[in-house]
Amino acid sequence: MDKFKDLDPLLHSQLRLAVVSLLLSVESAEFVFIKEKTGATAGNLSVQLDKLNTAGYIIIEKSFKGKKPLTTCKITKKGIDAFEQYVINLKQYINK
Amino acid sequence: MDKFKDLDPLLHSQLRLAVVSLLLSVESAEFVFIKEKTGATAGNLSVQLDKLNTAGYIIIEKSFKGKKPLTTCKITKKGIDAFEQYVINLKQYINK
DNA sequence: TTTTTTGGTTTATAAAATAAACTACTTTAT
DNA sequence: ATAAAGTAGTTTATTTTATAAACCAAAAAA
Repeated sequence: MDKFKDLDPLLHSQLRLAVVSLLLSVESAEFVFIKEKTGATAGNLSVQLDKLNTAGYIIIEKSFKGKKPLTTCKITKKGIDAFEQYVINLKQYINK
Repeated sequence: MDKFKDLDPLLHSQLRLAVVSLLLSVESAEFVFIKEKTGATAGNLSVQLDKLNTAGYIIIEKSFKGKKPLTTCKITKKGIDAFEQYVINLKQYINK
C-alpha cells in the first residue's frame, strides 16, 4: 500500500471542505444558507468561496433577491472530481 | 444529521495526520523512518512532532543508536482517542 | 429621518506550514 | 591527522493560510 498521497490543499480546509460537502447535496445554495449551515463568519466565507471559485471548484452567481444582493453557489464537475479524489486519498490516512 | 463538527486542528494537517496514522500501525517509529514514509523534510517533521508531543498525542524519546542520536516516537492513548474522534467528525464531511 | 439590519467585501492580524540555515557530531577520504 | 562529506536532527525565517475586524451600500424598521 503506497500511503500518504498529497491532499488537495484547497479541500483540506475545514470551511472549504464543509462548503463543498454541502454543495454536493444540493442543486445550488445561497451565501446566507451556507453561512448558517457552516457556522462561518461572512468575511471568512467570502474569502473561501472566492478561492473555490478561482480554482473552478464552484461557480458563483451574483443577482438580486428583490432589492437585496444574492450570491448563489453551485459545485462544478471539476469540484466534484476534486472532492472524490480527495476522499480517496484521505482514506489512506484514516483507514489503516 | 447535525453536520460539520469541528475538526481537531492538530490532526487536520497533512503531515501530522500522516505521522499519527503511521504511528497507529506500529509499536514505535524512528525519526528517519517517519521522515522517509511521509516524505517530509527534517525541519518540518521536527516541528510537527514537537506539536504532537506538546499536545500529548505522542511521546518522543531521545537516545543513541551507536554513536548517532536517535529519536523514537510512540502514539499515546490520548493520541489514539483524538484520532478516532477526528475520523468520526471527518466522516460527516465526506459521507454525504 | 436616524438607526439598525442585511448581505456581503476588503483589509489587517494571527496562526500554521514550510523551507532554509545552522548545530553537533560521525564517517570517509586524503 | 585533517579536510570533506554525511547523518540526525533543531532553530529561525519566510511564506502561506485562516480568521477576524473593519468597512460599505442599500434596505428595512423605528
